[in-house]
Amino acid sequence: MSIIAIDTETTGLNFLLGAEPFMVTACDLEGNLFYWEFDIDPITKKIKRNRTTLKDIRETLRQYDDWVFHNANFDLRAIATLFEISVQEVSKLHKHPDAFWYHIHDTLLMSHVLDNQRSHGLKDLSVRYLQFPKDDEDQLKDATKAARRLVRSLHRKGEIPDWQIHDETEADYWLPRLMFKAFPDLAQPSWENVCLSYALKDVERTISLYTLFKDLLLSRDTLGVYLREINVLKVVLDIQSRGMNFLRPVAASVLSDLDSQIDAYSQKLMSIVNSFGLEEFNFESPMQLQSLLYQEMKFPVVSLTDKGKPSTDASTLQHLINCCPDHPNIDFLVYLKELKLNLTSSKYIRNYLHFAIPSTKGKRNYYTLYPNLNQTGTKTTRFSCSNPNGQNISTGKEEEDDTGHKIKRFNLRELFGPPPGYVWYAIDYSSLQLIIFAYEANDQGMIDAFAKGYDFHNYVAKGLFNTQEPTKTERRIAKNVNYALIFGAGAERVDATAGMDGAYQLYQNQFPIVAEYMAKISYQVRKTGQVKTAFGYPLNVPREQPYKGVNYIVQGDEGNIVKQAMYLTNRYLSLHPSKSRLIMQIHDELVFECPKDKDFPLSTICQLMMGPAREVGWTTPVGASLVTTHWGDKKELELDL
DNA sequence: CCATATCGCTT
DNA sequence: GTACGAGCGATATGGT
Repeated sequence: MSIIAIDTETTGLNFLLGAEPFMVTACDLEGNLFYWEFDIDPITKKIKRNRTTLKDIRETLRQYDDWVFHNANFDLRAIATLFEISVQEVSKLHKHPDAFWYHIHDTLLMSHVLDNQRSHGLKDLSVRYLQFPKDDEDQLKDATKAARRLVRSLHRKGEIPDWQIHDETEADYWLPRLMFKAFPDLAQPSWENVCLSYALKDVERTISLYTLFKDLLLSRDTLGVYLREINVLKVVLDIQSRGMNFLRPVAASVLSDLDSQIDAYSQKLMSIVNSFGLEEFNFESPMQLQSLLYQEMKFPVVSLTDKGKPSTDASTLQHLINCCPDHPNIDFLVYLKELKLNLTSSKYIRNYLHFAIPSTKGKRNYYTLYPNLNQTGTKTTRFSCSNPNGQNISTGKEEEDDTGHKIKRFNLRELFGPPPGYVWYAIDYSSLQLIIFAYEANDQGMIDAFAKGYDFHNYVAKGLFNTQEPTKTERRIAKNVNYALIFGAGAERVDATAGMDGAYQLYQNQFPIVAEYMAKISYQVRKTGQVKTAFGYPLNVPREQPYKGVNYIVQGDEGNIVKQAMYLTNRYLSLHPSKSRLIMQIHDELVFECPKDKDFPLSTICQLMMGPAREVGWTTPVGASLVTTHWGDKKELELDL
């Protein structure tokens, strides 16, 4: 079985915004090294492809049974970009196209299974596991910065046109070599091959780590855990290539409204500031606000930042509005809060516009966002999401309008929705983390409450307050306690969030099985520094923070369950005649896109989503809703499972 | 040019 | 006995 590690160097991090690979390096198990490079036009930053080199890459890589990457999510997309094919079509370049996913390995995913806590960077790992120095990275970064300075100085002298210098140093790794070729007298000699030797070291690192990690996974009995993550990697690439439809015209209109609001509030605020004798003021500066609010205006300090300075955040402003209704500068607080809300939304929208990719279907223009799902982005097996972050799109704040109707402001999910001719099915797990908590603690009362479909917070409220009919306040307290506990809060914090002294102690008395479980996990973390999910995923937890153990287990189980659900549903939809596709994951929610005129296999998908937890004997119910206009407007569906 | 602080959004 | 978890991204600020 022949194995080769492959790495690409690129002109940026986002292939959809123009980044391309300009170098491919490879290293096999025998230590044979390969490299291919492409010239770059410094003006357009486009690579100059040539058939011979592409053919040589293809033929070389096809010799090998197994391909190893460090972050295959990135490099597979780089290869797709290089060959101008879809990421799914990269399998056709492989020796075993139909068994492609049995032959792809990723030391990044391996690293997370071996140690969720520490960095997964290739250089860090090589220092840690192989004692392989990382000075080549510093050399390349220094050379790149120096080359950029040379470019700037030549441009100032008018000797070269305006080459756009990228924001990230990593995106200009090609520059030293180009400058060496173009200006041999001005360039440093090391620039000729500094990138190449760096890139070759990276594939040496990758193949060595692969060999070591495979043995470590085997000896720790976690090879199966890692292979499940490889299954998920395929889903991630599918989701990323599909993207989410972005209602760009709506976004542009909302943004323009926000900008006028920002102008209006800025003017109102500035006139107040001027009355304090200040000509200049930046409302986005916490330091300036601290000084103005607490020294000039003499508002009382009601909360402090981590570093012990007076807070200026929204909750503090609201607190001050509530507690100082007669203060002469109360208007300032009200306007400031509105300004901050508008500013926040406008920044989010500008970011979405930055990443919006136009495409044309028929006559209509579409805009799509293609967020990255980072499979090793968290320490608990959850995904993180970036460029843009599709997992923190605002769901809006509920407020009452003039007529007393409840409305949602700043709901940015309204900027997303199915393209014409399609609908979305958003299916989420109900109270997933709490259900996991109940099963992990093995509290039969809680488990039964869920099984019977009771309101969980009501159930806990009944126990806490020893009543059959908890009031709304009692339910709210129970809910706060429930969530605080899975977040690892201590007595003081639980009492504070519950708004009730002694809530923590009361819970411990009324739910002794849960209390015992939490103590057991704490002990385990102090002793071993590790917990394990119900699906065998090992998670290191800092020994000095043993209270985090329960949360790691709960979030870890959640990650395992939802990832497996993604694998099962994505596979089902690709194997069965269906135009429906999984397009997004938001921790406990999967979003599917389906043509309007096709039936969505709702019941089957829900069953598949409940399957992974069923494997360990847990029942994790789901709820579904339908999106026909935009994501801020969901209609709950009846499920008949 | 880089690190820290603060803030605000999600589950 | 102690202790709210996990993220991304924008902006300001001060030191290198």
